[in-house]
Amino acid sequence: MRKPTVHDIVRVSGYSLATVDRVLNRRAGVRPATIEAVEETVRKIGYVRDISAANLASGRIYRITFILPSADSSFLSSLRAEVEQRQTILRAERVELSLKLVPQFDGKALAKALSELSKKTSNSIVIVGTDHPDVPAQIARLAAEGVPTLTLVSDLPSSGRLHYIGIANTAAGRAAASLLGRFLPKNTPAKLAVMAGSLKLKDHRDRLKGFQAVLEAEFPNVTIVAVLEGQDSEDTTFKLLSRCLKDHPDLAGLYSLGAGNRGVVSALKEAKGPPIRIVAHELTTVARAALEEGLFDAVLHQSPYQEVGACIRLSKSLIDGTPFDPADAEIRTEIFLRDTMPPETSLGGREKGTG
Amino acid sequence: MRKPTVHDIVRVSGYSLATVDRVLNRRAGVRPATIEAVEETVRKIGYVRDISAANLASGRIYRITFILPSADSSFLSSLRAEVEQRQTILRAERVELSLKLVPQFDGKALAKALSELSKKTSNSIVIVGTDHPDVPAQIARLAAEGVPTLTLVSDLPSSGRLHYIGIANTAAGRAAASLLGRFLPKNTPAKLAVMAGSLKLKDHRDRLKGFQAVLEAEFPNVTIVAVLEGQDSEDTTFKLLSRCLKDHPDLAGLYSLGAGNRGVVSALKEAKGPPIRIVAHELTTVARAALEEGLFDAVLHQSPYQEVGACIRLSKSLIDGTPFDPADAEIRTEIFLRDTMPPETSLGGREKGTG
DNA sequence: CTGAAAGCGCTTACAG
DNA sequence: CTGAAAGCGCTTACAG
Repeated sequence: MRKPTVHDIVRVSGYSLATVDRVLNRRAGVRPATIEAVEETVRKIGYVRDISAANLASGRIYRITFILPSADSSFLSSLRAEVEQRQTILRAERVELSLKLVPQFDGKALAKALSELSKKTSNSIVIVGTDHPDVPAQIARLAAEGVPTLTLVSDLPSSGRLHYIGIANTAAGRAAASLLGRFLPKNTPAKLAVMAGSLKLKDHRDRLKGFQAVLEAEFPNVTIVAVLEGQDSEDTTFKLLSRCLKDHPDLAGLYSLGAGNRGVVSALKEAKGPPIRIVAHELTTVARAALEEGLFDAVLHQSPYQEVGACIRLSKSLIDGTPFDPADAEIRTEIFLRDTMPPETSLGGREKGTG
Repeated sequence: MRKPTVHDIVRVSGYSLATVDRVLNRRAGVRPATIEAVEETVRKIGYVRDISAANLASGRIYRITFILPSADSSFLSSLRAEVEQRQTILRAERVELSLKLVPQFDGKALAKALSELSKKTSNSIVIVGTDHPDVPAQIARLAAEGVPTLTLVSDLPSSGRLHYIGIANTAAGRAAASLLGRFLPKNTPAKLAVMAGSLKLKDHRDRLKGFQAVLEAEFPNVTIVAVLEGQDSEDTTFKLLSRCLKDHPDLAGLYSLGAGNRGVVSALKEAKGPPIRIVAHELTTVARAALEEGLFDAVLHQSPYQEVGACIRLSKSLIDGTPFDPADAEIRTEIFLRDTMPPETSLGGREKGTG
């Protein structure tokens, strides 16, 4: 019961290797009757192509291009480091990762970076979704060339991207509300603030949406008094939150759903107010310290390691035309409490950057 | 800048393909001086072996044997289904998964199943750790043959297994305590019970240990009044918990750390007592319903999909002698609250079984 | 101890 | 529209 090979197709169908190969790879210039005959044989003997042999023969290289924001946040640094780390190991497996950087929140720059790519440079492209009218046009152009684009971390659902790889952000926002709601005293009015990075990002919008939905449905005692956009900048976040803490001295809690942890921590420490309940995102060095000190109550985390791994596996499947389990693209939102932090090394992301 | 191949080694070193291959694969019968010369060349030209070409030439098949408990719990059914699902897809990649079943909690049966394996049948073995004096002996025998054994879900740290794939169970127990502790009224005495499957299992012991540690350190108001072992059986769990609810009518919470959710739910419903706070494990159909009804407060989950995927990737790396990122084996504990359940399909495990 | 040749399962020019 | 031959980067008998 040896696995059937192309030679078996040749033997059974009577056609030559070259013709069989043409049919198998749907290349032009074969009579319909021949195609039918070969395909029938394939079905009959249950042939399935050995992809690594095919790759070896054709000298295929998987060129995967990542376009990531250059911003200096801890999370984005981890993401970039993850890509860089894998470059050398993957070369041995015929996978060539290239990494391009663009300014954060800059859809135009993203579109420009995409415009420089083609099937010559990339067999698959991974971007962090940032809205701009030119982006879908570029994605469509690349798709027409046969190059799929994937969104990572922040989705662009109607852009023509083939897949989104990242956490379920609405569910993450719901989790944040569920935790904050239960951490606050029951049936007592309480004020909450939200610190986002930018509501131009779909992941931030989705988190906010989920957060609001659960609060409204289950915690009518809680009101959101401010939704701030700190631009994922330490400075802006610090200023906005400091202002907010002054305006609402009775603030009971905060959901920090962007990458502004550093600014959040300094604003809180400087304000020296009574402790408030805080749920934040991404277990960066700063967030970890805040959790340990009891400043943060919970941190929702996504693993750059798993995200980049999923991007590569998905890209390879897409390039090979091989089936892919979509569950692999659904990155899990991890919830960390003070008592449940993993050792620094097992974070699944190599920490760098500044906050 | 083409990637160097064996032919380049031949050209530069002056030796033949056969000799180069012998050195590369550390086969016997080569003069030390020759070995040295070839290895020097390898270093000089930066050669790195193309594993898929090697596999093609040698006709290698990755034989991975899973020995899993046959018990009918939802979680174990998912795990088995996960292995079965992948069998056909992986054949095309020269990976042959075989699945053997043994009775749960039966270390002797596990040792016996192991005793039937050898390097002829398996290149890598995955077991759910169950203690028995014969198990380490079998693992050692297989290791001597060059066959690594991995533990999945429940570890056997000093058995000689090469790696553990699963969640950090102590941390999961800590998370459970942290959640339950915060869900209960602050500074008010409260009684808690724990329902385990069997404390013979390391994963259950570890969860209990982490749970106790956090309660002691942070929630001195809480006492554990009972640690029960329901054998992951609906019936036993039902009886033990019903009894416990009668004995402690003021029970405030429960940590169900094994696979006895079905029995837990029926005991609670039958007791008709006041609601208690519950944290359980594994987002099975029963747990999901209990979460939706508000019967359970939180569920800690591990994904069979990710676990089996990690087993296969680790096994392949081990067989190839290729580097492996240990982070891939650290399966994340997911925390689900009522408001954060994913759709049934994206659980990363195909649900079956009875509880 | 070493080497020449054939082959793994596929694809690629090149001829016809 | 179809086929014979060579080759991808390795390994495997078989000879010497």
